[in-house]
Amino acid sequence: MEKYKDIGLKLTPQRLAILNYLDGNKEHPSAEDIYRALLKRFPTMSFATVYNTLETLRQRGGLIELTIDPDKKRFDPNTEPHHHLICVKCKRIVDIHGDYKLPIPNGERAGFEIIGNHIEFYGICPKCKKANSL
Amino acid sequence: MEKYKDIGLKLTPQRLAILNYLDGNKEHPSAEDIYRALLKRFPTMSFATVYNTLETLRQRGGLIELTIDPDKKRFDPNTEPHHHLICVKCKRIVDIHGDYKLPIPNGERAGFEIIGNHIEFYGICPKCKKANSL
DNA sequence: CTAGTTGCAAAATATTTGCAAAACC
DNA sequence: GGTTTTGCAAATATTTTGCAACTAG
Repeated sequence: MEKYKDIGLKLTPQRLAILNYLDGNKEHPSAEDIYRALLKRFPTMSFATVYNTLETLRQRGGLIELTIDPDKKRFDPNTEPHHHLICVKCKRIVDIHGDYKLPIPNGERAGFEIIGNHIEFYGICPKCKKANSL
Repeated sequence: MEKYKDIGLKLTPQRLAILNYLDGNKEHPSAEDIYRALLKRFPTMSFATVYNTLETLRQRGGLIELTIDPDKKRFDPNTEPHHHLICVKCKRIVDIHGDYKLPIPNGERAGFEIIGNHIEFYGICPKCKKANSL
């Protein structure tokens, strides 16, 4: 929670709830996951507020927007550089912290200035593997 | 074109146009890009047909669906294993063919069966870099 | 007090689907 | 001819936006 404090945003109850929900969360939730989780405590919570807060956080480096899931954006409060492994069946995402050296061959850089990278690993999680073999 | 032939699908004029548009295409077009490009020659072409054909192709390994662009799916007819570099400004995507070894630390595999990986490089393309400095 | 935020509803964007008509093989 | 595909429109899903009311600081 501390890491979110005072990056310059008004700490409304809704935002605190979102921040609290995200803090330490390793599930890589979607906007709807967050919305639904908070609806219990904030029956008037709106999607606008969720998206609004997520976008504000993203802009200030408070979270990372993941584009791994073809269906929807997912959000990761872990802003340390890391990678992801996604189950192609159930879309569960887990963090991968391995350190990889990824130099781009000079001929392929196409004049781009490189600012980062992200590895997506694809796989099948234990639960889906088991479900498959039943 | 040859590579698309006879993977078991009916070759309607619309499909041939889509296959022809995709063949050798390095732009990583979205469904709408494809739709719009073909509308000239096929004024009755519908999105349903585009999505339909793309999905059929994907199922048969005729193309790869890219989830790099947060706004929409993009499609890559190059089914050889490769990676991508995306301009965070204009979303242009270029291919990266470097060969990378990406072993997952045992402790992080979470029991997943690994079936593949994909590296996203982020950067700023020459055009956007120039536009930025004006 | 006031700039920034919320909530609602509507809009925008992306993708999927039902189904009758059409067309490939 | 039979199965698959097309095209249209409607439905679904996700995300964004306008704006009046509200509220944290």
